[in-house]
Amino acid sequence: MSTDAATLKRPLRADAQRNYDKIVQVAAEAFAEKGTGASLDDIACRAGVGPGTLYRHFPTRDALLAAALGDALAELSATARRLVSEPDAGAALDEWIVELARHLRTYGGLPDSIATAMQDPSSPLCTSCQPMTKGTVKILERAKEAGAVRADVQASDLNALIGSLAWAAEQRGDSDAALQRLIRLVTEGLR
Amino acid sequence: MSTDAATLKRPLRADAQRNYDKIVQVAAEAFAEKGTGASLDDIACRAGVGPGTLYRHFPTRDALLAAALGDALAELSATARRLVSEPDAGAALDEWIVELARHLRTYGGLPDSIATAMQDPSSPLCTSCQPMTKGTVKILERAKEAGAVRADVQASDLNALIGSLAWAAEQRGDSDAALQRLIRLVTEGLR
DNA sequence: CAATATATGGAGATCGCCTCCGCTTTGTCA
DNA sequence: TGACAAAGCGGAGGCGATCTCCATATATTG
Repeated sequence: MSTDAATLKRPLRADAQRNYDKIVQVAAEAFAEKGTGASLDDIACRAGVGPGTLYRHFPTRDALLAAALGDALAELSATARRLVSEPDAGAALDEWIVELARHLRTYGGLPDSIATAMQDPSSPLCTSCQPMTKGTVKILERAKEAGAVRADVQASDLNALIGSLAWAAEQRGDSDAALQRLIRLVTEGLR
Repeated sequence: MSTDAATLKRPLRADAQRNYDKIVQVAAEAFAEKGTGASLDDIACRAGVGPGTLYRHFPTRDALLAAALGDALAELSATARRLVSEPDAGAALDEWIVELARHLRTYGGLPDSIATAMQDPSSPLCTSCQPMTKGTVKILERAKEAGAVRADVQASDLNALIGSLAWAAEQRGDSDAALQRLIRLVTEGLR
């Protein structure tokens, strides 16, 4: 995670960078503990800054969320890269679905936050999720070519489906195992 | 809708009954317009009563939601009753799934509200939804007997699945047609 | 060691939830 | 009909969250 704010534009002032990093770190903890709805004022407080500082660095909750997810998203991108080279395209898709659903449980409320952000291309969270959605497109495409999946399945539908399963699992307080059962139900169909 | 408050316990005083009915009516409008998260104080105001009055009649948002849904739920129960007598058990299940998903879109945020309520048996909304969940159990059972559905599909999973599809459709601002495409994807399976 | 651009923080406006309690209305019974 | 008790009312106000504004403080640069 950390210090990617310096990458674009003029670098932040040293103290500003310190605050930025601290906020992201604290936010990650808070989201993990309280879900994506955690109080932003509280995060600011715990990071030792005023609300104004937090809101200047992260004008919206989604911006902060995207920053806090940095690590997890990078990890997911790596998985996607690995899976597009996996010999068995069908198995790759299965693994991708499970992995994606699991990552959507990083924070409580994450499926909701992401689904909402997806509707708004200007949301930084939407931008951060590009690798994810792109990953689905590629992996699904390969699975279709291999005949492991019906040709009329759309990537956007699949993404929505995975998100909704993660959402359902969270609502029910499901274990990972229960989530996987739900996934299997969908991939294999009801009949 | 209306006047079912008088059915149990000593009847409400005339003015109280009037307020009760007015609140439910206004609430239904507000939920339809703003989703299940509509401001309760605002509903009270629009109904011409103070917040205290609203909260005495409906101690929780879910209680009000359950009352506002009265009509829709009755309608759904009727559908369930019809479908358990439908000759083609498989077709009955398909119709039930579509109907249930459609009803979950009555108000924005309804899948969320109901999924949460389901976790809490003491919630009036949970109680109101009994006919719905029971309906799924019966209709699914028949479909299994007819061999139209795999025997290892659980009613609780199916209900969760339907809710999650309705949720996804709402998030994406889907049309009814798009929702049905998503449903077909699940019932038929990905391969 | 200025001078200047940059960044800070926290007070406070706004909004939604929900409670408490003094006052009003209704139903009842003589 | 009149008056008393029970039932019901409403709205002021506490709480906690979001987000803004700007006087003040701090880093950087020459």
